[in-house]
Amino acid sequence: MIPDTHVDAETALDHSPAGHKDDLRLWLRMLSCARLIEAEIRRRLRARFDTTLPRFDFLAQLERAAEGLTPGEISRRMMVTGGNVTGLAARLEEEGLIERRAVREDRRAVTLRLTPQGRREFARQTAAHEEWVAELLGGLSATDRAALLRLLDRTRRGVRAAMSEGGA
Amino acid sequence: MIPDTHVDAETALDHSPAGHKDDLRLWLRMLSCARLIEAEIRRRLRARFDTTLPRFDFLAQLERAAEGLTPGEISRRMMVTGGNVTGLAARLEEEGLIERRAVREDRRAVTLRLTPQGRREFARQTAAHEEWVAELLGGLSATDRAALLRLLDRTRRGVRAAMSEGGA
DNA sequence: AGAAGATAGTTTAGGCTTCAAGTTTTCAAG
DNA sequence: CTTGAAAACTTGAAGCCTAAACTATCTTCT
Repeated sequence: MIPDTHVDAETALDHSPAGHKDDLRLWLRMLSCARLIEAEIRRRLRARFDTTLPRFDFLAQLERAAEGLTPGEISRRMMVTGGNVTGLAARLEEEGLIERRAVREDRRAVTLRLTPQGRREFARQTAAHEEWVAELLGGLSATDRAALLRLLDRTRRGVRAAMSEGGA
Repeated sequence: MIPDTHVDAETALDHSPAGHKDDLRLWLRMLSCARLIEAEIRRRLRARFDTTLPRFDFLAQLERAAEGLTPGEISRRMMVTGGNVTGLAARLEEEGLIERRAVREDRRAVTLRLTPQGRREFARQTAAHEEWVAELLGGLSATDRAALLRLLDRTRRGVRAAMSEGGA
């Protein structure tokens, strides 16, 4: 395997106050771990379904909304900008996986929903996706999985707290 | 805060064999956690230094190599394609942060190294970067940090093992 | 030496992403 | 009603990223 940026980086930069270095180490390790998995999933989505992670995420949002969603709502849920949604929607519509429908009570808005073909396609993709993840994470014991889940949740809450303090 | 895709997704999709759902849950949580931190760091790099994470990573590679690196070496270390390095290098050179130098013994190759300005600029950026990470992760106890570090390492090893088995 | 194959780097086409600016429609006051 | 602000969405420019094709150089084998 190719040496990893962030692993290597863990052994650099040590002209720092107190526990700063440990935090950096932790962050770089989390990042490298997440990127490793994400890159593999992207590769497989491309290889087996000729699609991408953003497209997959987009369909996943629609799958869970029987009535369809507006671009604005998708933008909020996926945490991406509106312009991004416009582009993704255009390509997915072009491929016949989603369809646009005018909203009666607001002529600015539109709802996007899965076509039957889109629903079928997503079902295939999500089944494979779930197996891939299980395959990649299968090495962890149930105990480790549970501990990791809890620690990540704690981390996420801490980060959000720090962001809402400092970001004010 | 805006509801998070992957948090929501944790409560969906449950037509699955054995522990698959737990793995998916774990993966989505890790992803959302990493993305949350990464997005904040990108925002700050842009706001305070008018730069990006890929540029920062690129300079970090060069900082640790006194003799400079070839594009190919950077490509391997950053785990990105060669074409990507070409583009990043062009912009960083344009900005005066790095310089190209011909390699005497191989006329195909070139080495990239930091300019004095690049070195100064990176020093400023990396100091801030380290503080940001410490600020964001500061909420975790030393115990949690250590446990997380260990679990992530175990996870990464498991993933690599799974990839070299299945990917053969 | 000369051909074949490998390696270093660039280029090109296309998708993803953001930010900023623009259009259309709605809503809220006056 | 009409005017002005806000909201929904799109567009355009620029950077990031990949895969594939391409150029130039090096290496190896005969």
